[in-house]
Amino acid sequence: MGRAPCCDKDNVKKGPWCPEEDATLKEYLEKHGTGGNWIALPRKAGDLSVHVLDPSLISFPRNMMIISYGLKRCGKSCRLRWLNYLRPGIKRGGFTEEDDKIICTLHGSIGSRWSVIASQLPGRTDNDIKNYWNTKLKKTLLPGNSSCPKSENMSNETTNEIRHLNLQQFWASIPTAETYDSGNSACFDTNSNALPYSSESNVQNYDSNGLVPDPSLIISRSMQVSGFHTSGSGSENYSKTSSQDLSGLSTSSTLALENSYGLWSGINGSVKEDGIMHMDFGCESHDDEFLNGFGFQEDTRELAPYLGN
DNA sequence: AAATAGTCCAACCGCACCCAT
DNA sequence: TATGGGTGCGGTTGGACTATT
Repeated sequence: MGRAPCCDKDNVKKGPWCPEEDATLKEYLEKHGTGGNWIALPRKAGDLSVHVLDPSLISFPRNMMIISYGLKRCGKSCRLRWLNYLRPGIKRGGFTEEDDKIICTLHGSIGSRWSVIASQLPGRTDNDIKNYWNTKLKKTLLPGNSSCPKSENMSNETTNEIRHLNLQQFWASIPTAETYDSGNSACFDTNSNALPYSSESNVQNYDSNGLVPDPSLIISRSMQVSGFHTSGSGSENYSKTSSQDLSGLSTSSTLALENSYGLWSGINGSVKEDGIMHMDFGCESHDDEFLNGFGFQEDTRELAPYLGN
């Protein structure tokens, strides 16, 4: 038996949104927010059954009174409409060359994780980027077309910009010590920005003479590994990559990688004799050490068999 | 001018994850 | 621990628009 549908599909409207619906949804969300429940939102918005809408929101003559009878829309549809179209600060079209570079680089690193890519381009939605990729950028990557910039061609300015953005997000994304599965390496106080536990003997900068002849290949594979979410309490249901069985990884391993992979591009690293992956995040040295201490010091030991050498 | 092909993009669908119970 | 509802995400679709024949 399948799960119950999220709404009564026979009694919801589908297809393009009209200006009245947009205005109703926008007004409700600006006043009340989602209330943490998109499913119930259309009914609640419908409670404002008769009201005057802001004429500036719609393409009707000014001062015209619009009477709304609520939203006969699925909650998911409302969410999508808000996030992709009505939300303040949305940028539409006009992708710049730098945008292209960022999208191409991130797509090359992490694949079609559009929401992650969108998080690097303020004001852009995942849907917008996905469409842009499918209709424009992808074609530039077809055999014979190499106009999409590769990461090595990205200007230092752009690369630094991405790293700067990511470092800010990294701090913002760190869970509290109470909720994070600490192990030895990630038990710290995010309020004080104190560095996590790190054993100096285990934290080393990336060495180009390491065991791995092509560090970029290894990172590429680790990106694949990190592209999977943990589920629940940590020991069950890990997804597989096309060729790698991840069932042996602990929650903290994939959490650490999950945190890092969406946040960094162009990082290098290698698996040393101790089985630990040491990463060069392109930061000042103490930041590298911090990040290694946070996510990669202990946990990646488990990853070594999957990363190969 | 009409027909056809190609492009774009808003919106839908289904699935996996998260979290409360 | 199991279950079910809500949410977020990526893939896909369908219709509007534009270009070409």
